[in-house]
Amino acid sequence: MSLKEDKILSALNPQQLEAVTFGEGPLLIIAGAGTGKTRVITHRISYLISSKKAKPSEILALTFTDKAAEEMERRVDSLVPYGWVGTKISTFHSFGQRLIREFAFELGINPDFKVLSTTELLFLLKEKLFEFPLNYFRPPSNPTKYLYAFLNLISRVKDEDVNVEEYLKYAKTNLDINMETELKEGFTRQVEIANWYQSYEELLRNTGYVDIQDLIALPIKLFRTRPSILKRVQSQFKYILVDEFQDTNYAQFQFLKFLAGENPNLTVVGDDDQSIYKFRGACLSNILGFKTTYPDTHTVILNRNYRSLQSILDVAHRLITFNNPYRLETELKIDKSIIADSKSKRNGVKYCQYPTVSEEADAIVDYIIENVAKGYKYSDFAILVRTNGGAAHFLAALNLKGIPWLSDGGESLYDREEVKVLLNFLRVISNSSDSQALYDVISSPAYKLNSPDLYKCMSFAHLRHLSLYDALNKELEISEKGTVIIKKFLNDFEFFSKLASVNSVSKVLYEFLVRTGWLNSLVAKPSIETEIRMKNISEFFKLVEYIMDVISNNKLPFVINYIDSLISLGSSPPCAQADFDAEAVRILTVHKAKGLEFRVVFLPALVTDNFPHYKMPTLVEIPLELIKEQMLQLSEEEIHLQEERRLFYVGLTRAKETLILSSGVDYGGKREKKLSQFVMETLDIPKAELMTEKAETLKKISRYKDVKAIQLNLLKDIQLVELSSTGIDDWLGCPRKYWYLHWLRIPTPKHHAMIYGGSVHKAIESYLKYKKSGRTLSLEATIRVFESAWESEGFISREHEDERYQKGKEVLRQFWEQEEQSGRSPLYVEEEFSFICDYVKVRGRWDRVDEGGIIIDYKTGDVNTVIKANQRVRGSVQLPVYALAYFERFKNVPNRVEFHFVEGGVVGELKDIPKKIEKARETIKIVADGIRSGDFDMRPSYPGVCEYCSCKTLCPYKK
DNA sequence: GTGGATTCATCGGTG
DNA sequence: ATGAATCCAC
Repeated sequence: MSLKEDKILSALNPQQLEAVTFGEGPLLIIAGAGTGKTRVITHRISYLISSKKAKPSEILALTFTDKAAEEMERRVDSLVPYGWVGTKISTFHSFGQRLIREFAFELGINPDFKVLSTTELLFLLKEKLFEFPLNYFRPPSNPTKYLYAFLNLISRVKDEDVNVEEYLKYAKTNLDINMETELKEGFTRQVEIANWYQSYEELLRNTGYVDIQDLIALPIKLFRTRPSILKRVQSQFKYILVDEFQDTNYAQFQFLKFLAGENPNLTVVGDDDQSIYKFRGACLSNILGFKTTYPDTHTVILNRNYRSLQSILDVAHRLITFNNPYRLETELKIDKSIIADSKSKRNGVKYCQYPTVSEEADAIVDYIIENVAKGYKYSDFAILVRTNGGAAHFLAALNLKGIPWLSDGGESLYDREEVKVLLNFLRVISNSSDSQALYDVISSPAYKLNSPDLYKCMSFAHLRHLSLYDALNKELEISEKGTVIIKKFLNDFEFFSKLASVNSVSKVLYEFLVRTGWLNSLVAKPSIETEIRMKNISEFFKLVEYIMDVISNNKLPFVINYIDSLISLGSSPPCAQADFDAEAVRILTVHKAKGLEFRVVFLPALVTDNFPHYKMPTLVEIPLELIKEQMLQLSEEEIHLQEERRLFYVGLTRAKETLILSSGVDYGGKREKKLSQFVMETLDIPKAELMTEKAETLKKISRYKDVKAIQLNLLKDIQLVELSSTGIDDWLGCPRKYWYLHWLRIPTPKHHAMIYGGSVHKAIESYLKYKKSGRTLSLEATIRVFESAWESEGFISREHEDERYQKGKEVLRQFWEQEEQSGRSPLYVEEEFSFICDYVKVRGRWDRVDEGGIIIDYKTGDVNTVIKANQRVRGSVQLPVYALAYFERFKNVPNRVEFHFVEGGVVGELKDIPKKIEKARETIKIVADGIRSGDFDMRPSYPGVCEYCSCKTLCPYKK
């Protein structure tokens, strides 16, 4: 054995040695958690080179991430002698990209092709949206609704190695004229998708673009159609090695099979129990069935673990066996239990249950403090959460005790406070009447105008119908300090406006940071926090540079417009993180923790629906028939549960010395949480035992919401609150929104749905007012009202505006004719009401009230079935309030309370009116109490409202 | 018991 | 917006 080989082989255990020195043929290395997977690959590469079994250039090693490829290359470099470089260690995608470039001509692709990111694709699709043959997937009220879902679908479809022809065939052969309606609709939509897929592919090919999945799909196509090229590529590589094989998708394995050819020296390394990426196409049967594909596969099991205590490995193994028989261990009848290198018999696993999350979080923090005192470092601890959102409780607890932490919350750059201020600064310079943006800038750390002064400015602006900018230019009665700030701002504004007219955006941004003194204040007190802020600011600068380049324009209005359209398409570039070796407690998702290890790992919030987590439906699901992997006999629910269990397994096996599982009962929701089944599986606790224990605990818990109720009662005698009917809706939608719109009264930007709805509304109102007084407004005149109310703002494109404009007129025509025939006349049109209920004055307006107690509210928006209409009624707060208002004014219960959806021509009716009136009173009380107690928290009523919220440019919401 | 209405709570992220 | 758990009226 040479010296070099000695270095490569000496430090290996017998199984690792076997894997590293294995000769020719397919090799499956099953590498359990912490068994030295990367080590085996890098040493095998080095071994193949130094033993002259292959030249460096004849070895191909594939990974998933750039980071993994880099790391691997670094380690190989340190093992093999100088001058032996040339091994291709790359990601699947970069290797595919190289192949496409090499054979661009044969593929009929421009060799200068560009790989588009999701954001760039969205932008392209939006531009061409009205050129696609779309119907269902381009709803006029929200034409871009399905764009993102479509791209996700296409990406999944390509992962499954399904090309346009196959998709078209699938959709068309399944569509049968004689099907029952529902089924037929489904397949009609599939045909629509297939056609869209086809147009999409044509668009990419015509423009010389390629999407990320194409980096695999195109080489596959090349191999299929050009056997001679396939041969050439195959002959280049004597050995192929694949890392994290359990994460490969169907197409990637096809690709590999082509590369490996007839005599495959294919080494795959992976752990079926750590496959956690099904949602992005990972195909578990690739690894489970590897031996079926290559029957003469040699299998090596790495089961010596250098990371964790045996006690931790044991519980992890117990948990994962609940996935049997869908595991390699049962599939190949092998033993995958892992043996710790450490001889310690210490029990490193603990489970604690707490009444509330805050107690759970406090206990974790206390544990950390205690052990740091004993010599642990902050960076020895990791809190692994199932969801990014779940981190908040623990961050708060750490903050309270001043413990430094690091979290990679998957936040978007645009969500970051410091970036928002820069964005809003650009917006306000580009358009001074953008009061939302101005509000954000002047209240930001760059100017620090305080809230009372701000409120006065907003009220003043509102009273005189001025934009905030115009209001600032008037004499305002505010604090002296405030006056100085405003003066400075106005000066700066003028300066920056001039600067922006001649200079590039990045120059203007830089000047903003300097002139306001914000930059200085950031660098003055270095901390992890300010470091991250600075990094994000510089990320944003990079982004701006990139955009100026893309649109070949460096002037502010163009750049900010482009950024705004990217944001509206859901673009979310990642934000910066602190250095990973920083001395701080880690909080990260289990997904992100894969491959990492910590001395102490906390797995909190182990309750049903969090871990295992709900299965979330996507807007457009990939048809099951197109998924090549068929997990026999398993229902979707079981497949999902098994994936969650593997994820849990990954979490458990991150711990070296101590693993602390915990759960609470009260997570702030209305329902009590049930203990996760995974805890019972891990700890081998019978279900019944834990259930009774839990019941005992529950009795002792005083729910905090009762405490809150008492506090609110004390506040009851305070001043009369005035509430508009939309205010009630807005507060319930999100208290923060109420604060912006009804308290600060910041005007909202115009949205196309508002212009459309508002214009239709105005026309209906005019018509009804005539009718009320016994006259008829002609159809032409009604439509003229619509036309003059119309504004060309906020539409996606010219085609979109046109579509809406025509649709509005058509809807009015329908409405007009129906009304003319009905003979019913309104008693009131746009009638204002107000009443007092429980110290609250509620104001509002009925669209229409007819004789006999009939309240009608007109709605635009695509509701076209009675079922949907009634759903909307049930979800509304508006109609119960209208009914209550009627009751208060006329002292009797209205007969009918309805939403009229003019577009679909359907009516939704409020049922059980007396009961709903009572509920309206309760609702009003809740809202009023909330407002009185100053509750303007950011609390969206359901996820996704923020996407459509009119305050999103202002609000520090997270996605 | 059963079915409809109501209520509650809604993910993960590479190239 | 949507699915699952729970409630409620028969």
